[in-house]
Amino acid sequence: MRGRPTISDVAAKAGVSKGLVSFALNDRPGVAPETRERILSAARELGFSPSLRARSLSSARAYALGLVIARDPDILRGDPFFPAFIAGVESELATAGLALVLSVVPDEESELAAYRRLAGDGRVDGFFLTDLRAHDPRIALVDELRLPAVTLGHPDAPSPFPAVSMDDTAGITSAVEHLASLGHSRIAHVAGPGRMLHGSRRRDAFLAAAEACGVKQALVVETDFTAADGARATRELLEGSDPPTAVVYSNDPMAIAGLGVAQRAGIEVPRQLSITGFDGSEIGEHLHPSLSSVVTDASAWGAAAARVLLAAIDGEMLHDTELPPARFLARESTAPPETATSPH
Amino acid sequence: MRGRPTISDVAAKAGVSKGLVSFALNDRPGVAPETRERILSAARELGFSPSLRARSLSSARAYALGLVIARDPDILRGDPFFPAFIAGVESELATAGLALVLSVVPDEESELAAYRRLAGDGRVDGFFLTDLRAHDPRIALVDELRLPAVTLGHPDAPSPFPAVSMDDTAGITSAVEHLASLGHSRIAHVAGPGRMLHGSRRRDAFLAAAEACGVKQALVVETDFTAADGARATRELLEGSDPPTAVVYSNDPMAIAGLGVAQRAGIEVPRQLSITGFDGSEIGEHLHPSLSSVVTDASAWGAAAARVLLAAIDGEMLHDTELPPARFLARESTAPPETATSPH
DNA sequence: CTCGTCCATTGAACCGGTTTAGCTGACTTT
DNA sequence: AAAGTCAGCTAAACCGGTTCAATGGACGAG
Repeated sequence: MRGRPTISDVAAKAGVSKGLVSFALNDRPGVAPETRERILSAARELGFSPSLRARSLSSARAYALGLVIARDPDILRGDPFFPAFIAGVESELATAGLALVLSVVPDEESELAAYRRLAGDGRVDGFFLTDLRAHDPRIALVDELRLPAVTLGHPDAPSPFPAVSMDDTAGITSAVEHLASLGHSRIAHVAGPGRMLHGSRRRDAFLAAAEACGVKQALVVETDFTAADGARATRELLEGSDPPTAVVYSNDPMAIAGLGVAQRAGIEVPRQLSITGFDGSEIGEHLHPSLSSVVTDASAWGAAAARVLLAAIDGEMLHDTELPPARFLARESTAPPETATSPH
Repeated sequence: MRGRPTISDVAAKAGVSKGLVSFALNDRPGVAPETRERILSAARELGFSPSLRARSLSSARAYALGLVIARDPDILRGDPFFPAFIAGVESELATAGLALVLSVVPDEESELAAYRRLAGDGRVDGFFLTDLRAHDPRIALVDELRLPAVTLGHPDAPSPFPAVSMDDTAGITSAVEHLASLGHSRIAHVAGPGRMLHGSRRRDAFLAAAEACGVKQALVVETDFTAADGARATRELLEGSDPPTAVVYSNDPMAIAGLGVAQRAGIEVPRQLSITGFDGSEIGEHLHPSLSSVVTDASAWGAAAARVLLAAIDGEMLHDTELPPARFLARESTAPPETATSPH
């Protein structure tokens, strides 16, 4: 018995057939309690742990879940979402004995190929679908690949997969309400790409909240989510005639870049310009002024998504899950507009 | 022939045995050119791709590499290193047909267990060892697990694994030289944890460079690499008697937090305090003042590490690899100290 | 012409599990 | 007492590849 013990070693030691060992180890009915005990202790004594590879082959499961991230490296670098999300996913996977297979691809072209490859190789039993886009082709693809999945947020079309959502519009809405209540009437939104659902959803939430609050001027500038583009958008806004007195950014890196642009232009934040971010990255807390932001719990999101996907793999189709909404956290980068408070 | 085609289908179509198909597909000698061609075209016509699971079982390989990240989620969030590193790794793995299995664990306790689990389950053929620590137990562990690995940087003890290093000390050294040449004589270093080799290596480089440049006062404060702790270290330094006129941070999030602390205390950067970061995250470019930093190419590092590890798996023991050193990039957060230039 | 060599190829064992058909014997049922 | 039921278990097929000993045939050497 060189190498690690196999199921046959356990069977021999317990004096039964290997089929029965398989039954006993997988808690299947039809094994006498006494025999089961004998098998389990034989396995324990030998330090037996089943070969995942053999199990994968015969049970046609990969015991792994897939996450494909298609983002420009530049966006990924500053983004606090994925590390936290993955940490949350892992917290559930480890106990379930599954692993996470990660694929990072540079663009959306390679993305579909990555899904095909992971599925075609039988490497994963299901996918996490993050960063949903309008008419997202991945939903049909993964469905065609006959694998379960969970979407982060609701797609814009009927989907065969359960969704785990966190209402980020609530955070945007309360950011706008906060700014409006401070007296701002010219508020801009630096949005993410319109094709990305969370980008357009936040934009819509912004516009709706602005209207509801009676905000006179509500501009939207679209960006690609990078800090550089956030800076560009901020410059455009500030250089326009009748510039906004507050800007709601759809992520923290852009808000931080926007803060830099304002300061560079000699505009004081928050006295002359209020700024809010999105994601509540740790770094925002330490800026001067510290960044008011919408905090999301990406780790909890990951854990919830993992639970739903695990259930889906076991054939239980769970209902869509709604997580506690993202909350707006006022820190120092928001204040009443200049004219309203300090007429000087 | 329901389901996807198997090697037997190909064999039947080509009129040969499945053993020979296996030979032909794996470019093994002993197959007549004409037969090989017939087999290959049969495979092509059927759209055959070998089952990774079956291959894993019979060839005792996982066709995947493992990366275990043991970091507090708070540190991970702001860190630009891993996303870029992983993107670099992926660029090499995809063509080699391997996948990346990622495990994120919250602390060093779970870390060794994660390595054991990935290896015990036969999920990976090798490991990337990042964030080396003093007397790192993972080296002995992975060696005991009989898996190849590649270390990022040289361990502090003899190691059976090839190392892929990027000289980050060069960047620290030239940051200090830059500051010294501007006239700074009281320079502090906000270091990472001393147990982490890159933390202590950067600290040593700082001290050596400070001495070489004749810097009068060279303080070092140790941190846990989080922005919060970087802020704390900065406060301590600035509140001390005879505070430094320049601070060299060992990562960007801490430098950004330090910048915030200084600005909050009414200290102008760079006029009254110069600041340098480490990692060249995109966001630093957009701050006001933009952050002078040491830029590292984490993506190239990932690609190089992947190549070395792939070679090691194939049994070729490559020499240690040295990447181009990290370079210091002066932006706006460094300037001559106040007393030296603007006596006011 | 015969023997030995070598190349191309086959068949079967093997990797280590899961699954299913079928066997056994004890226990009910009429 | 014969038939039926069922829990407990075994043997073997199976998943889809890799690998290796054995084989058959072509060919050159003697």
